[in-house]
Amino acid sequence: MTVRSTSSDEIAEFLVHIGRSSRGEDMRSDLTAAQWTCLRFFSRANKLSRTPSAFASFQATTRGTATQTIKILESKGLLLRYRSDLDGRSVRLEITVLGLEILNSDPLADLISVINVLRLKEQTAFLATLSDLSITLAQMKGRQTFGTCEECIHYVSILGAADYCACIAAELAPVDIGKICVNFGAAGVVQSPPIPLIEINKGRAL
Amino acid sequence: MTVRSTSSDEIAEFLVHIGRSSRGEDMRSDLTAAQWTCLRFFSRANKLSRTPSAFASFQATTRGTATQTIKILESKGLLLRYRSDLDGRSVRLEITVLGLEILNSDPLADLISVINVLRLKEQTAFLATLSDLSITLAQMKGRQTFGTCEECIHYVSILGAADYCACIAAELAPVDIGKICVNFGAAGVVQSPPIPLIEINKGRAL
DNA sequence: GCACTTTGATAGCGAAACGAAACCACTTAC
DNA sequence: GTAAGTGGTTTCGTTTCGCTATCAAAGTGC
Repeated sequence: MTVRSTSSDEIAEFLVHIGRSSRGEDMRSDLTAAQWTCLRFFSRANKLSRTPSAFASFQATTRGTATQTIKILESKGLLLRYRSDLDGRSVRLEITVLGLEILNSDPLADLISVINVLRLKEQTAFLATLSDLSITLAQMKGRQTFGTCEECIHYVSILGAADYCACIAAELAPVDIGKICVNFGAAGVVQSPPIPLIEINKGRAL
Repeated sequence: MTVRSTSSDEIAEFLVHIGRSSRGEDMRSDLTAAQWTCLRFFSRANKLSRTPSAFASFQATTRGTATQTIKILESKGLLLRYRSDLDGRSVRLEITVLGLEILNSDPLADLISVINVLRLKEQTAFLATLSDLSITLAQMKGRQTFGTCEECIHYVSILGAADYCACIAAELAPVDIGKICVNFGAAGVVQSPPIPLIEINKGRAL
């Protein structure tokens, strides 16, 4: 049934192999793989996306699980919790100075350093392909796509003025431009309505 | 401490994200992520490498864990066990017809089909970079590298004669040329002595 | 005011994966 | 022949992970 051109096969396997072998759990580091991913997420998500729900969607898991992971990072002093002013239900997580320090011993560092020896041209092409794959894959699985404002269809760059996001209908803080966003929309992809995240907790829907 | 050029950062995260999101456990498939990896391994390893130890080394886990995974696949009729003629201790696992059928519903198929839409040139470049990363990474972590004969330093292609592997000092069956091998040696990498696998079970050494 | 949805928290459960240790059977080195 | 090493298996206990289910609080639509 599935067409298995040898090359795609090999590529796919390399992807999972590399992913698996560097996703964490390197002993001696006091964080688990899921916790590292969580910490990384909150260090790279924009203000709008630093919530438990967004992380759950990013990880393609339930909010319950996400809460667990976040709670542990909070107890270790790596994340701080703030209530939202706009929405009484919502909370916002911010990475602490200690959290940023810990990120320096991210087990992903090995992989990163290996990537760093690649030539710049190779890196660029590699990143482009990865981003492409990621978007198509998420779309195929009906999952929320994540990406940075630069490549987002809601992003409007105005010469001489502040950048603007058509999705939340607000100006963007310069800090947030390079960060990942839950409301990311890839070009050429049919969009779901603006704000809603994927609802994974099916239990309650019954 | 770690130099985090933004691009390498992003690349690394994409790698683990894609790996994680397509490595299996898609419900309804009756195999777990580890079991899929195992099945894939035995479908792509050459005769020399279809052993529990080789798989353990490939997965960077212990032989005990590897045995468990293999046992389940055997009980499902996806793998068959043969004793080695050369070494009474050793066993060889062969994927069954049913196993090959099951591989058609590999959850990795989604990823593979997405890769297939890439242009050939892009695919080639992507594969090259991945292979490069994988080798360097394994080397850095002091792990066994895996690869196919084509790129192995032990491989001697003789015009008009059978291909030859200098490592096991034997001719190679044509079927095995494209398969992955425990004794893979990457060019320009300092080699450990020929046959031995990484010994992970430290317990007994004490 | 009412029903419904959404965000988040919590407790409990089960499966998966691992590490450690003990074990057998066989091979190799001395 | 004995001793040491290797390939493989098994058992036990632990950790991690993610899910279900249920709950409370807050927002939304009528």
